Amino acid sequence: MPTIEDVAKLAGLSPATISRVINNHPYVSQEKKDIVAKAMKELGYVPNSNAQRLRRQKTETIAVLIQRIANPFFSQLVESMDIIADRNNYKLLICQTNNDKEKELKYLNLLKTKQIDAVIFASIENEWSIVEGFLKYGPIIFCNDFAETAPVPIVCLDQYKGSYIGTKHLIDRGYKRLSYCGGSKATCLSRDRRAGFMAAVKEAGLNVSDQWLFKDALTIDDGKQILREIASMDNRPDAIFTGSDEVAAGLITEAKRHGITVPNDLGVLGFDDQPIAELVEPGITTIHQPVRKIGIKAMDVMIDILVSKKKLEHQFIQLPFHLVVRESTR
Amino acid sequence: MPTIEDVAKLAGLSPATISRVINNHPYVSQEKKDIVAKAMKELGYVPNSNAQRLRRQKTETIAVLIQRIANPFFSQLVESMDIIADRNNYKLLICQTNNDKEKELKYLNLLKTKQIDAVIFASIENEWSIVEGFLKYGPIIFCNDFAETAPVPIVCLDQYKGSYIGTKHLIDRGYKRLSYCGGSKATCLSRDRRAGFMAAVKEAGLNVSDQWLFKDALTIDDGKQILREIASMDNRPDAIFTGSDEVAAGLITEAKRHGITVPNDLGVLGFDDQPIAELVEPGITTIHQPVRKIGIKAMDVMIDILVSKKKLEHQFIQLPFHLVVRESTR
DNA sequence: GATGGTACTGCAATCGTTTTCATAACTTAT
DNA sequence: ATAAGTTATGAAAACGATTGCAGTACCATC
Repeated sequence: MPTIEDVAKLAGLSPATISRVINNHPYVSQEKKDIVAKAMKELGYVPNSNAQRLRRQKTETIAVLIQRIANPFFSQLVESMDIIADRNNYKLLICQTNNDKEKELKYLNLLKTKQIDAVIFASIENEWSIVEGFLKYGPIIFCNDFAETAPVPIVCLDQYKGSYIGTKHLIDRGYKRLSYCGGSKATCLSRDRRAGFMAAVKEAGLNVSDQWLFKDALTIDDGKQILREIASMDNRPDAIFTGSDEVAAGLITEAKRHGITVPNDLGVLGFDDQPIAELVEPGITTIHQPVRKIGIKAMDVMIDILVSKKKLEHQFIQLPFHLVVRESTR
Repeated sequence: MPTIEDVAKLAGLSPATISRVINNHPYVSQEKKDIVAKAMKELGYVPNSNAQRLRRQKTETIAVLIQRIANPFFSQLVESMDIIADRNNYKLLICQTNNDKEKELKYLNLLKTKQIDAVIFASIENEWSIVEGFLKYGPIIFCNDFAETAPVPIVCLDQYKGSYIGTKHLIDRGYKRLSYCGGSKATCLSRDRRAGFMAAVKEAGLNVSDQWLFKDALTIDDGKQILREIASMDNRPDAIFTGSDEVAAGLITEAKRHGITVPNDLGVLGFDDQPIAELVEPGITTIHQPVRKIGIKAMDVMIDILVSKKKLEHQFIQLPFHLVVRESTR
């Protein structure tokens, strides 16, 4: 591979001038620019990025931390982020933590070792107190899930309101014995979502049996499993709030096998409004999250921080939800 | 950030020795190893990856070229690849070409600029004759879609056989007027798939109207659109072979609106066996692709090439298909 | 006691850029 | 005619690691 030195020799100039041409520095005569361009072309020269990175102390790469890329919520989020990143000549490094704290730390270390310029958390495993220390190596922001006390921008949805609206819908439709499926851990996201549910329930003066509260519900199979548990109860709920359309789809599919009809015997509320929501039968009533918008917004914020070297500051950027009514609620 | 120089000073040794400790070179006394370890810890030293990359001419990063990450086939593929890559301390750079030749070339250029060590094509846009030139900058392999003449390993499925089996199934169930939805371009994958379909059709002595051949069918919406076209035909097909479960799901959903019953009025065959296939109603009869296995195998092959510095050679590694019968075919 | 091998360490060159500083030519203002 | 810009270029010092070569010390062998 030819180096800048080779180009310099062929062009009869110094490496410094070549570099100036590459980085279109002012103060290079048109004449030399042409000579250099010709020499570069002749040799098929391309600058070595690692040398540039070492010298410039920048990688033009942003890491996005997610649980798993095969989760459609994350894959859509990442897709939209990538579009914005690419447009600004940044590369995206997708980091799957798989709910593993150690892996998350391993990825955060890329910031220390200068392999990435910044980190976007779309899901978080470790406590903020642990992550905090990495702030001095580069900007960190949150998107979707977050750590509340972090002094950084947080692009998210008003989860409390979202689940409040959804729960309210169930109540308005006359369901009285509400069940709840929550996400994996004690994250801010699941906490807010649960609080919204509880607020609506309390407001309506309903009782929720502890038996009806499920945790760690994430996948289609989790949904099926939960339905089986419900089917075996003496005292069944008449509606269920789920944390994702996948869980809702699993519930609905399994309900058919157990002769439980949706929405009459059991109302089902999804979350996200994934494509799947309108394909299953009955279609899933769900809370629409503007996934792509979140991704775009978060990346916009990050790019802005990187190019204008803004200081990070605590800031909530909330995007709106809305309810999509289909047939899984009566 | 402390450098190797700082560690050397604190430890009272030369940078060379520190480097040897980092790379656990033989011939470093245990005594010095301990001193160095202590000094590194005290300073919170981590080697700068860009300096290492420049010096070693390696990045420990592999690019995977796909169309879009939000396509569940690709997101599953990437997820399994990432697991293997991570296990071998390689990072994965996910490159979405979005069916854009220029973008693909832009990503290939990362090989030239030394930002990646190798490329795995999971979908390909440009002609092999164009891609070929990049081989001298690093290993390239194919997985899923491929260029037949490329002198490199190709991890794929016997698409011809897969679609032959599927089409045969439709014929065995008594469908006689078969329709076909193909992928986007003139890739080897779509060519083989179509050939398999045609072979089965010809073997059964059936006729296929040109009207029944659809192209560029990839998404749920494409499926819906195709159904609408079919609904408006005087001479409707009685079964349809699709290139993906998404298209099949779109067809099925839209069929309900048009009063066309699946599987009786129209048999529908999917491809991939995505989770969605068992959620829609009726469940989709489909060709199961071992997506994760393909990802794992392809990454195994690539890692092997990188660590044992094997020469690339033309090689087909084919994984098996099987048919999953559900309710969308009678 | 000369020779050769092994274990350990450091010097300095190298990877391929960018950028500061110095220099010089040419304008323009005084 | 001199001072003070402006434009254009190159030499050389970074950036932060790795590694070939050389040197020293120690031990074993003939």
